[in-house]
Amino acid sequence: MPELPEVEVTRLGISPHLMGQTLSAVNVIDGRLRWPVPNLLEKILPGQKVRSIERRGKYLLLEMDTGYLLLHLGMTGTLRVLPSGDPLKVHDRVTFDFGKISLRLHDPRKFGAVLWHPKSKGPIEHQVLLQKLGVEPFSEEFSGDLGAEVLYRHSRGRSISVKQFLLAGQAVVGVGNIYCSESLFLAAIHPAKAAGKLTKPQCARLAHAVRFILQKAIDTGGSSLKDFVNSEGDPGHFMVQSKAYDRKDLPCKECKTPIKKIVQGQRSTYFCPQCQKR
DNA sequence: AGCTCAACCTGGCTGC
DNA sequence: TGCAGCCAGGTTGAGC
Repeated sequence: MPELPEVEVTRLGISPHLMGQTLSAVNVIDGRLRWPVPNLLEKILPGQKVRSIERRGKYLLLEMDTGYLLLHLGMTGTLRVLPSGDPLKVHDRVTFDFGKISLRLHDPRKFGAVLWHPKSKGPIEHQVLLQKLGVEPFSEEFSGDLGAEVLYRHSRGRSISVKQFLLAGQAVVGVGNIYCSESLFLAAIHPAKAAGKLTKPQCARLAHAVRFILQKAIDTGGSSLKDFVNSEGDPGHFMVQSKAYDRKDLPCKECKTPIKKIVQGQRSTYFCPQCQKR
């Protein structure tokens, strides 16, 4: 999926089209996503305006008049703004019509989600799925030395690998499998090192690397992700050249040592055994 | 509480 | 060419 940068690029892409617009119709084509898409959306949403479009971790939050739409893209989801008459494609799951334009969730693997949080249930921060999330990588709380402190504090006593620790998003959100390998490479930390044994300097390098890698991916408007298309339907520009991810047996760009691939928590990790020490 | 792992689902690629 | 097997961006929930 889309990791945080792809979700943010999607947010930036759809916002100018949708802000302040009134929903005219919702069509749940196939609501069997991660969780069933609530049927009531088709009834209660028409007539409601888009008040704001925010992001929390990899969730997009569309504030409507009476509640929030939570959208998650899962592994293969994309959101696009199209003319409302545009023919549906295979794997289009939900459409949100705003008069002449339509927001479409396309998601082949159906790991995405469309949920509803009514304002009567309190602020969106109370939504269970958002409560477990770590801090935002670009927030004040994670800026400068604070980022290092967040990583250090959360990792104390943890025996899992730093790769899995970072991916879990309990400390800082948004780092998916690809950018996790990239961040650890940049920070020169071995992915199998126990999180609890990270030193303060390592936490500082990692916090910086996470911010740097995610920001660079956002700036280049997309990503290195294979199937990613932004809200206009354009693929990412592949401007972010990966230094580790998917480079098994290829020479490290720093030291020429062959990149290694290992499996951690059922996910592939790529790293340079020479540059990344425990 | 923390850790591991199966599960959700579809398509694309590899290798026989 | 056909087909079986494996792999893929995420995240929850069960079981220990």
